[in-house]
Amino acid sequence: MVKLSHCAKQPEVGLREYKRDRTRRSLRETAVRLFAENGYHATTVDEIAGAVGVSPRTFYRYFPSKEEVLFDVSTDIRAAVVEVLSEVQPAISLADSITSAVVEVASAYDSQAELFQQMAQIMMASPELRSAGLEDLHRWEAVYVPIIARHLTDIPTSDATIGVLAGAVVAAQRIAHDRWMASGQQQDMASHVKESLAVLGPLFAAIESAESTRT
Amino acid sequence: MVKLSHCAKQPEVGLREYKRDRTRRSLRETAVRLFAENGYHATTVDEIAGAVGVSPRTFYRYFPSKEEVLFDVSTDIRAAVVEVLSEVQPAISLADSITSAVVEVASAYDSQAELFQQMAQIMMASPELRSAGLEDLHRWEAVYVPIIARHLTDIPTSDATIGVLAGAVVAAQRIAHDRWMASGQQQDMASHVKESLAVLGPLFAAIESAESTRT
DNA sequence: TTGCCAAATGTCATAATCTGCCATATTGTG
DNA sequence: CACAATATGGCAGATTATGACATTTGGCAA
Repeated sequence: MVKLSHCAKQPEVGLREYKRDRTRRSLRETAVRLFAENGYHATTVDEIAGAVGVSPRTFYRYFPSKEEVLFDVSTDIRAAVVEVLSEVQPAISLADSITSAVVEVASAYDSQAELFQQMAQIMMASPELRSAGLEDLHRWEAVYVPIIARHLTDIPTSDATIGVLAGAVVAAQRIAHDRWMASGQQQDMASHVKESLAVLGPLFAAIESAESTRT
Repeated sequence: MVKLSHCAKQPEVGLREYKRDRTRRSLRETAVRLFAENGYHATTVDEIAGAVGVSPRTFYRYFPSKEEVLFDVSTDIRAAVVEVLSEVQPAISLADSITSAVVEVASAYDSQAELFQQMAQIMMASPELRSAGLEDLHRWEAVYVPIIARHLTDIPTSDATIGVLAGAVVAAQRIAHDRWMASGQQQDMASHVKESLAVLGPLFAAIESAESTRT
């Protein structure tokens, strides 16, 4: 399982990093709360900074743009999932590897379902955030590519194949995310992801059979 | 084949629409040219408007944002491709339908390779435009969904399946686009697209076999 | 042609995002 | 304590984007 608050920073070295983490977390939590309450456009950076108690200039020292503050937690989750996946990589099938990875992501969503539903509603209310959310989702591709590549080292596979597979996985993840958002968390994100990934089952099967038939 | 300049506006009704089309085209062509020459950031909306000879306020009456002007031609191509595809829909296989559709898109790119290479370089030079380009590319999904759905009316298929398939096709299109950009148009976009779509071949085959085995 | 109406455009004012620069305050260290 | 490094605040400025109002231009009928 992915743990966010605990495994991130082992060496609590000094007061500086502690304050910095605290300010960053406070900024992004306040931002999401204000976005949910008053809308993304109606909330200014000055208001966020003022509510936290820092200067507007400081906000832009933590986040490169107003949009990025909304997806900051997503970056944390990605780092945590990467760490979990890098620990041990059992010699299971390609489909199982991908499925376990994406289910790990979905579990992270489910563990903070309330927050992510809030984020989803903010994104849906502001069409311009759809683009940013799409980009954020596509950052997962870089996580899946090495997983896929590791399974295809035995057969001569072009980079295009790996890219298309990773892109298809992200597409399945996005569909699952959309449906999870629309269904109002009546169902776990994990089950939605499994359902979407099942569509790609024949694809992985064909790849693996091509791999196994290689003498 | 897709024709952009000719089949768009049959009724040359009046001087108003003529001027309007002319201004719009002039704005987007000037914008792309200035972006390519001086960079996206270094080019201001005032400069674009000034070069065309209109007010900066007029620019925002044609395009909702500075980003959109870069993808305006893409919207035209999408409309043209949709029109071509809606004419006749032969009863070919799902894989062939999708392939022909995406190849049609690729042909539109190849017919204006210079322009799209320019656009690609502008996008690659400005990371923030990657997000906008990704969103623009994903608008094709709405074009592919009905094509896929039409082939799956006979079997009980969830909307998730259609969405994942369309998303996978867009992913293949994106990989092909990336590789076409990187290769410097030494190869047709159409061949890149065919290569990427071939990866999804087993997926379509599985779907179609499931359809055919239904008694 | 003349005159009216609607559409297109220009001008001005304004809010908000984002950046560069410098001064100040806080933290870590010898 | 003294000094260096880092974090923050304040401020001016450029740029994007929008609303309100006036002006011009094209379409259409008397």
